Amino acid sequence: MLNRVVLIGRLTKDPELRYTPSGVAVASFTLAVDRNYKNAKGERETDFISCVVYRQLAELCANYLAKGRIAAVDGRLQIRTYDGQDGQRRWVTEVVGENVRFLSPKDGNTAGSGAADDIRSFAQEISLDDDIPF
Amino acid sequence: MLNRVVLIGRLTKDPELRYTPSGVAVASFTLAVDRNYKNAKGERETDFISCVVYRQLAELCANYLAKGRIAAVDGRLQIRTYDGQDGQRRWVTEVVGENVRFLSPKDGNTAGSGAADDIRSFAQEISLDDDIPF
Amino acid sequence: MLNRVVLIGRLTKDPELRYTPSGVAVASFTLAVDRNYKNAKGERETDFISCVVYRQLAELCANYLAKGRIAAVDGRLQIRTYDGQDGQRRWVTEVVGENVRFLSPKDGNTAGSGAADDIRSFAQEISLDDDIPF
Amino acid sequence: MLNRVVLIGRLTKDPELRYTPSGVAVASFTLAVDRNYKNAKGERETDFISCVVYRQLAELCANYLAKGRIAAVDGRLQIRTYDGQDGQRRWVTEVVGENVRFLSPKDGNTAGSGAADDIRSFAQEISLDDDIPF
DNA sequence: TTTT
DNA sequence: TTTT
Repeated sequence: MLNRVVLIGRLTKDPELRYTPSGVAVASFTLAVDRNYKNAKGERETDFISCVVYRQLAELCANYLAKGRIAAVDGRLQIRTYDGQDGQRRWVTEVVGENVRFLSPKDGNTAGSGAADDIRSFAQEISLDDDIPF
Repeated sequence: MLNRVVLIGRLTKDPELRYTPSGVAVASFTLAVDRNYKNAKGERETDFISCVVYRQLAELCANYLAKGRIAAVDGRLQIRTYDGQDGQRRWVTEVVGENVRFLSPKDGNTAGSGAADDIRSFAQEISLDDDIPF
Repeated sequence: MLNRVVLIGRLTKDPELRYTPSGVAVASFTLAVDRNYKNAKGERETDFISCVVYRQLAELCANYLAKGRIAAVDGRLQIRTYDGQDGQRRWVTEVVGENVRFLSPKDGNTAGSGAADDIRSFAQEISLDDDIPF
Repeated sequence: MLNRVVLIGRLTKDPELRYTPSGVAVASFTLAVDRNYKNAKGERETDFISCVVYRQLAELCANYLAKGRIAAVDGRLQIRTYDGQDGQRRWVTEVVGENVRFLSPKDGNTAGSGAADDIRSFAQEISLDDDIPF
């Protein structure tokens, strides 16, 4: 009835881009999201959260996101079901991103990147709902 | 780094209350959350999302929530790891509730309930941060 | 860049429905949202938050919401500017609702309502994105 | 009853830090948050949203945030009332931040900043709930 | 200007 | 009263 998720984290790998049989672009990636408290051993744990985006947003993510970059994902939680190789039905929870913000400088994960360039591209925005005056 | 979830849905069963070895109350339940769009067949699907709450909030949920009731859960996404009976490591995603609102009349899931009573208890609030002037 | 708000509260009045010169429906209402902590005097204060919705959602809200009903609003914060009667520019902050859930039984604010009817209409859903398989 | 806001934007000025009579630190700042759609003239408008944080978080924000930096604020909407210089009561809406993430490199708003240093400090986290194993 |  |  209402289902809203907002995450900020770092990509664990480059996004994977594929297409459905009907031609819809689908990008998937995992965000490493540090917890904001420490566990009993004084360590800060991290949740690795699966995200998936569709259509134009998928292609933008495939182009602009990469391993180590920081992204904000605004979307909803969804459960997908599949049958394991052992014939057992299993469930996957993933965040379907409806808006994604790129929060890393272009070469943020690379040593020796050019700072000026970084700054210009910083926090570049993408969105599917451009040009829809509301 | 930032991890926020808000859900409104209906409990699929009564909450299960248990205690950790160190005595912390833990309540778990599943919310049925209808998607707000229809699939290719014109049907509205539902996500069944696992939620868990701790401490005093766990006990309040165990007391006030029940199968069929509507609740709003505000919290964060967390991944828990466990070893399956086949020796395989598996992952469970659940929403750790930090605030829960009870949105059903007391007997909302029962036919023939008393409306007056319903109305009085409607949308009763619970929260762990009571009495903490901010 | 990212702007998300989720509220659950009670309408302080019936929604007001009007139309822009170009014919777009606009409904506005105020939600009374209790804080989840008590102030220094042990009282729970309430925030009165202005909400506005457009188009079909405006008409649905005008039809289904009313003073005293509970609603969940998912949307974004927006600042509107206007010139006061004293010639001073002023700012209004409001929540632009993108999804609204009706969380009150149909006659939830009326004594002697019919419980059965309530239950059927309970938590009725509206949304603009119906029929848009994603 | 439920009140959640998440924003990502850019500080319009350095935060202002002050203390209440009882000694509680209070930092306030405005976030410039671009809308993710264009208006009728094809321009992307910006909302300027007031934020306020308390206690230790206030001091951290005063130290680590500055004009032009990007921050994510997770909190709740609150209405504050005050009497204008003309004797009229007025209302201010602000976001009370409960978690803040610093999303800018240390010298992200300055030309010629050192990229290596930036990268190390990138997306530094602060939070009030550190060391509270949950 | 507020709701239960 | 606004940021890039």
